[in-house]
Amino acid sequence: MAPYFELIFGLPLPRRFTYRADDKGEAAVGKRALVPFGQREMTGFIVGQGTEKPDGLDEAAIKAIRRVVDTEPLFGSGEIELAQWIAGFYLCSEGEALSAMLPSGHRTKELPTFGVDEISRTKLDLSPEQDAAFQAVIAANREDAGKPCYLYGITGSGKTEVFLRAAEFFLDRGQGVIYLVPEIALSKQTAEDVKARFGQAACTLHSGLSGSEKLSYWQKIRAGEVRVVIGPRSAVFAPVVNLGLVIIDEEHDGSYKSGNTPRYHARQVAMKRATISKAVLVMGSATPSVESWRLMQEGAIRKLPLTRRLAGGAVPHISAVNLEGVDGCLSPLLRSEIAKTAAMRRQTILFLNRRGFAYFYHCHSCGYELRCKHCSVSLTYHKSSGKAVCHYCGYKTAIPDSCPQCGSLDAGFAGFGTELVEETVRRTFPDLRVARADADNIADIEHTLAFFKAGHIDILLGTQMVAKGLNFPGVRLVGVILADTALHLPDFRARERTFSLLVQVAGRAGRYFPDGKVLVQTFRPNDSAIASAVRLDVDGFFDAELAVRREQDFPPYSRLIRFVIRSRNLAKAEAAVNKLSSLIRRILPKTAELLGPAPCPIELHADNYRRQIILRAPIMDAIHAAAAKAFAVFNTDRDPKVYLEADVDPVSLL
DNA sequence: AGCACGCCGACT
DNA sequence: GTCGGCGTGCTC
Repeated sequence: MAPYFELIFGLPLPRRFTYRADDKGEAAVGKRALVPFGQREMTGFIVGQGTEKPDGLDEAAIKAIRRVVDTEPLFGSGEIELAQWIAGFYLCSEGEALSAMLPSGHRTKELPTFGVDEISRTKLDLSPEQDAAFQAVIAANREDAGKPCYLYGITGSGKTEVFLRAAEFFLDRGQGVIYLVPEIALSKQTAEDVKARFGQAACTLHSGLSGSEKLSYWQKIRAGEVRVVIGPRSAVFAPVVNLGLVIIDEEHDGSYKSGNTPRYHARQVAMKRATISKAVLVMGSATPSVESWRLMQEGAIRKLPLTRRLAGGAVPHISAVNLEGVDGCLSPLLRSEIAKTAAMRRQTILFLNRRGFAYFYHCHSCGYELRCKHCSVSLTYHKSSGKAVCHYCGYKTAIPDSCPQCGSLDAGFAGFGTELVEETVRRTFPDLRVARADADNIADIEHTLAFFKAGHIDILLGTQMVAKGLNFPGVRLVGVILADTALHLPDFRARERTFSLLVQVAGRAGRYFPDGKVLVQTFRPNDSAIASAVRLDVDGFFDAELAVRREQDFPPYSRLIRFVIRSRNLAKAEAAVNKLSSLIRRILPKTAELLGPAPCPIELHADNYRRQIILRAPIMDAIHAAAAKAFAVFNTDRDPKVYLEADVDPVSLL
């Protein structure tokens, strides 16, 4: 039994700490241990052991492990190596990486379950297209070693069945499978259905499980008792034995990117794990991310198209409604369609986007919109300075008192609020039963949806969360109140997200109500995201979007690292961001550029002032080393009330 | 990240 | 005179 153990903690400390063995001799690499740490007790991870006392450390200064938490190791050398890779790539401490990987103690609130697609519990015959995709996936580790596969196909084209067959194939060979699904209530149900197919060999690591439940699954997975793991992004860390296949369903989904430190992307981690284990990676979506689309074009990802709808559901009639000149949030067309739908005793779903601060400068006469000359994003109204500001580069301009294009005075910052929409709908249709389902009333969302399904509600006002769970046969009309809300966000992925959401809505709509109608209200019917979505023209959208990305030098034509500085003290935040900026400037290679410093689009968050710097280069190597250096230097002597967060490959720049 | 120590302002 | 602000440093 080794006398010394190396521990790390879930803290931003870039060091390991040495402890003496516990008196019971239970300590071992891979277990957690309770140890005295400074003035308090902390649970740390045992990541190493040794017989020699590390030099430069006083024997008297070494404390003993108080108590070992786990009877069996939770992680092994593979997990430690992965944690080191994550720490290095995503710029956090090893301990922060490891604690993100392991099942957490705290439980999250139970998510509502929606009624859902009828996922096949029985094996279906594969269509020739599906069979070709299946064959390609199972051959992927023999032929194109290391090259991921992509099932690109519309909703209803049978991706899930191909995933399940592939999982079954690897399972039969004695290998393990990780099946990633988006972090939405709908996925939980899907996951349960997938579990039904594999029984005891599978488990679902959904967010409703308590810490101890997760822990017990975790040990079963490590022991090889459970070989198929279904779950959201953190399931990519499941210690599956002899990993053969990683599936990423709905690959484009934003929830695969973590919102806290370490801000890892499950797709990136999945690629790393697949490489290490020589496992096959297969993804799928009807609306791939722009990155994946590009990789498919280049041939770095194998595109496996699924073009046919199996059940033959019809594509709904989908059209855009120009809001220019429309008074209020319901266009006459939408209004009359709602009335017509109600007269047919059918139901309507209205989608709202709930971005409170989506205020953009817009001319009601000609449609002009104030944008940054350098970044091609909407400028955001800045209350404090009374200016319009670009949150990428810091460009500022005075707010015009009339439209710069046509001179009209009917121009200014505007946006639709949720309350306005609800009020308008109720006032316009006093006889119809209206209900709202969104994050605010998550508690009774299940009841609301059940009530709606049973036909007791005529108009359901919902957010994106309902968009993905659309399966109400009584619905005839789907109205998107304002499709361009996201387009006004100062974010280069806004078009991508808008397109993807609209296509998903249309795809679902067609699946469940073939005589359905989708009306998309917009100020920008000609924007590529909207126009392509209305035509369901995926290729057209990506062509246009890639052209813009290339022009603006954004991913996939560049890689980004974002630093966010926050402090309750504005002056400190500014001083710190300037210091960081000059530090980086000194070491940044010529091929890279530094954007900012600028205020974050969400400038004030929980009383913290936020400032950002974005590093950009054609390849990650050109910015990563400088970022890592700057991050380390900054953390060695920083003002304690100033916080620095790194985001490698950010998906949102808010 | 916490937590203690340490040195300057308004308060029972 | 003390309570308490937050700047500084440290955690095997």
